[in-house]
Formats: sequence, C-alpha cells, structure tokens
Amino acid sequence: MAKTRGATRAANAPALDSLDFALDRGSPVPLYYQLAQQLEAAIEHGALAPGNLLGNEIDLSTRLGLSRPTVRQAIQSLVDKGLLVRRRGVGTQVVHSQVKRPLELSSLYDDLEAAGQGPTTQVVRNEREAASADVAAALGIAEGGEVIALERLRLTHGQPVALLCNYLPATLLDLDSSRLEATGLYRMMRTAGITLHSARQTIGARSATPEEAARLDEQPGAALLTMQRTAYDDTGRPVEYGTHIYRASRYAFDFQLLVRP
Amino acid sequence: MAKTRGATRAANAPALDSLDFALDRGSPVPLYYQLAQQLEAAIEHGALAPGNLLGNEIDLSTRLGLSRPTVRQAIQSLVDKGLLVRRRGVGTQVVHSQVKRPLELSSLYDDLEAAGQGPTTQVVRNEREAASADVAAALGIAEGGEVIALERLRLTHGQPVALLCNYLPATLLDLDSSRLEATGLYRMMRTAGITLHSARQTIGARSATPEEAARLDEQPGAALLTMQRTAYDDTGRPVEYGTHIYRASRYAFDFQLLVRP
DNA sequence: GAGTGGTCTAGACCACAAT
DNA sequence: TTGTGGTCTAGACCACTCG
Repeated sequence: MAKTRGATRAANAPALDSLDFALDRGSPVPLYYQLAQQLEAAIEHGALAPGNLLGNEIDLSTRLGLSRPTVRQAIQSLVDKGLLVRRRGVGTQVVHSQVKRPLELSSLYDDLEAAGQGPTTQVVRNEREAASADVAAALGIAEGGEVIALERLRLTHGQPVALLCNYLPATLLDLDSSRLEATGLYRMMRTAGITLHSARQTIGARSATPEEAARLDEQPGAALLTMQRTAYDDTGRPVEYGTHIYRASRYAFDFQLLVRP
Repeated sequence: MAKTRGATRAANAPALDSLDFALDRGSPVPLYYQLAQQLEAAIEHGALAPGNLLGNEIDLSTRLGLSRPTVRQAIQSLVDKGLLVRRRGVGTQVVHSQVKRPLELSSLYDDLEAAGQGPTTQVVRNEREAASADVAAALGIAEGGEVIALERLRLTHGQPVALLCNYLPATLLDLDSSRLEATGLYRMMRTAGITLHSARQTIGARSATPEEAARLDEQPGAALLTMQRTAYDDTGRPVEYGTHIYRASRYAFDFQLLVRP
C-alpha cells in the first residue's frame, strides 16, 4: 500500500521544477521551438520520465518568462509528435512509452532523408524516354511526353536488397548518376528547390519472375515486397513516380502511426 | 496570352469573398473548428479550387468577426491535413491536389474505424491462454501470463482475404465472438473506453506454408503479405499485438503520407 | 515599399476532472 | 470547490516575398 502510494506520487510529481531551460531571445529560432527541443531532449534523456506531469501551463510560463500561448505552442508540438498527452482537468504528462523513438515513417524516410546513406546504390539506368501510359497518368503528363527513367539497385553489405524504378518529369532537374549514387534522389530534389509535400503509396507482394530473381540474387518464385509511390510537391504537382521491389528475405517496412484524436 | 492572364488571375483571386460562413457562437463546437469544417467543405465541394488564394488572415478575421489567432488556428488545422499550403510573403492557397481525399492511413484504418464493415469476419478462435515469449514481450507482461488469443478469417465476396491473429491482455475487456464479428475489434475496444494513441507496424512478405495456403485458398508457396502490429493506448500501455497474413493476390496496403515541414 | 505569414504578449472566460 | 487544459481576444513586431 505504502509502496503503491509512493510509486503514484513519484509518477505524478512535476519533475520539471528542477530543470532549467535556456531560452535565447536573441536567437532567430523561435522561443516555442527552443522550449520544445529542450523538453524533447529532457524526455529522451530521461530527465522527464514516462508518466511525469509537466506542471500547469500558467506556472510554467511565468517561470520561463513566456506567455502562456507560447508555452502551449511548444507543448502542442510535442503532443503532435506523440511524446506528450494532455488531459483536461488533469495535466500534461509524458507518454508512458514502450516506443523509444517515433522512428518517423521509415519506408518514405529511408528513401527520402537518408537515401543512399548506409546502403549503397548502383545506378543501372539513367536516361530520357517517352512516357508509357501508366507513367504518364501518374505524373499527369501526356502519353509519350519525355520523362527521366531511372533504375537503381540498392545493396547492403554487398548484397542486393531492392530494385528501384523511378520516373520524373524531364523538365524537373538534371540527374547526374554519380551524384545520384552519392547523394540520393530525394536529397537532390530538395537541393534543387523541390519541397515534397505528400506521397501516395501502395505496398503489396508477389512472386519473383526469373529475371527479377536473377538480379536480386533470389530463387525464382521467391516472395517479393512491392511498392508503388507517387510523390507531390507543395503545389500538388507530381514530381516522382516509382515502382520498387524488395527482397522479402532482407527487407520489411517498419513504421509507427499516431492516431489523431 | 489573354487566356493565360485570365487563368492566372482566376487562380490567384481570393475566391473567398463571395463565400459566407455561418459561425454559431452559442454552439459548443469551437469557432476555429466550425471555420475549419466550412473551409474544408468549400474545398471538397469545389467552391475553393486548387491554387486559389485564401486572402490574408487579417481581412478574413475582421470579415468573420474573429480574432486573427482563431482564424490562424482554423487554417493551421487544414494545413496539417494537407489541404492548404502557406507561403510567407505570398499567402495561403488550396493545394493543387491530384489527391482527392487524404484517404487517411488505410492499413490501420481498415482495422480501426471501419473494422468489419464491408468485409465479413469469422471468429475462428477466441480463448484465454498463457502468453508465449514473443507475445509477452510485445504486451509487456510476464511470460505465461494470461492473454486473450484471437484468430479471425476475413473475407470479401465470400473469398478469404486475410488471417488475423491477435493477442490482448486478459484484463482489458471481454470479447464476445458474435459482437466481434459484427462490430470489429477496434470499435469494441473504443466503446470499452480504450483510446488508441499509437501503433508500431512491420510489413513484410513471405511464401505461404501448405497450411496457410489451404486456409486462404491459395497455392503453397504463393506470395503473402505479412503485418505485425503492436498498438498502445494514450498511457503508453500495450493493448494489442497482432500477426496478420494477407493474400497478396487480393490485398495491398494503400495510404498517403504527409511530409512534415 | 507594401503585403504576407510567423511569432509573441497579457490578459479573459469556459468545460471538465478530481477532491 | 479547485485546478487543469481549451478557447478566444486585440493588439504588436518581425522576416520574408514580390513588384
């Protein structure tokens, strides 16, 4: 009984009192963002344990010398990330997380932020061609219009993992194969000023054809993971269409979902 | 030339001027939410076409009799949904959407909001048993502790589509098989007061064993899609662990991703 | 230079949960 | 009843984009 009470008290005590946050008003980085980062660091680092209450927003704001809306904005951003939970009449507490790090959305992020990082990539094909019907439909251009056709083989530890076929509007940017292998497709698009906004994905499976099996070092008929994706920039214009196949024996999509309230 | 100018003007003109929004201050639903819903309806309905500017926030707030932060909150919620894009120094415009409806996150949503709706479900097994090592680890309980073991066959048009194995902490709720077939697992959890917060998923593929093939009406060795998922409630407690297999010939995961700025 | 969104303040009242 | 987050107001200054 005493043990239970003790545990409850420890879990509910505002552990924030002793933490000091360094806010730099001269910095160009917004105050709410500075606070959010330091809160996140405190959670990651364990200074704020799961179940800990954050203390009410009014006190927090006066103690930090910020207005309440600013503090709320910081907290809200962490709620959106899934690190905090708010309960009306109760308080804000750190999510009792089994889940260490939100992991982001791997399937997209692998090929999006960290493309070509750990794994290596061989550009098998990089040339302009006339768009087939399905490619034209996906990219919203006329059938037969010029597109960049890209074919890459991705390897980890010297073993093939995936075969990636991508199509881009020909006018979008220039793709140098050597830079592509070093930098990754999405990073090149980003530095070309293209900001990704959304993507539509379909993940399925099928058996490998003999040709696919040969290229991926699998047996014919082996199970493959397939992914098709169309990515859009922030104006809604399609900027990439891709058909990927993965060796199921060496790859799986792994991600975390947040349920919007 | 004249045509081009006309099109440009039409795309950039604040088409919001003629729209009237009905805000009910007596309603318990927040003003920012009322506004967000009506903006979303106007977009869906076509009154606000892709590329249309929304008009600046100050004018909008005075015209609606709201404060600017309230209007901003409404707009921000639609930006988060991917329907609007803001550009500093330019304005807020409707996303030029190839993508009609955000589609939500299907793989989870199929089994989450609309579970057991279109498709039918047969409960093959529903009993309590001792947790195996992997189930215990996923649910964060002791090995050998009691769990509810669930096995369901999902069909569409009379054809099997998926075989779903789920495990839940035994203390969580009671699962009546007939209600399970009619209502769906996630809806039953929701009505039992369990609010889902996050889930971790792994999607892969492999070849069907003879037993699996027989149960799913496939050939042995056929490609199957596999999914493992652990779901957590808003306190971070694991509430469900599942291992699902899908006939790749009849099912694929299909969803849309938003890239956070 | 003019117009836009991005940030920030200092208050206020309300709905809900716990005691 | 008390304390919490949820909502809302009416201003302000800044950074950025564009003509």
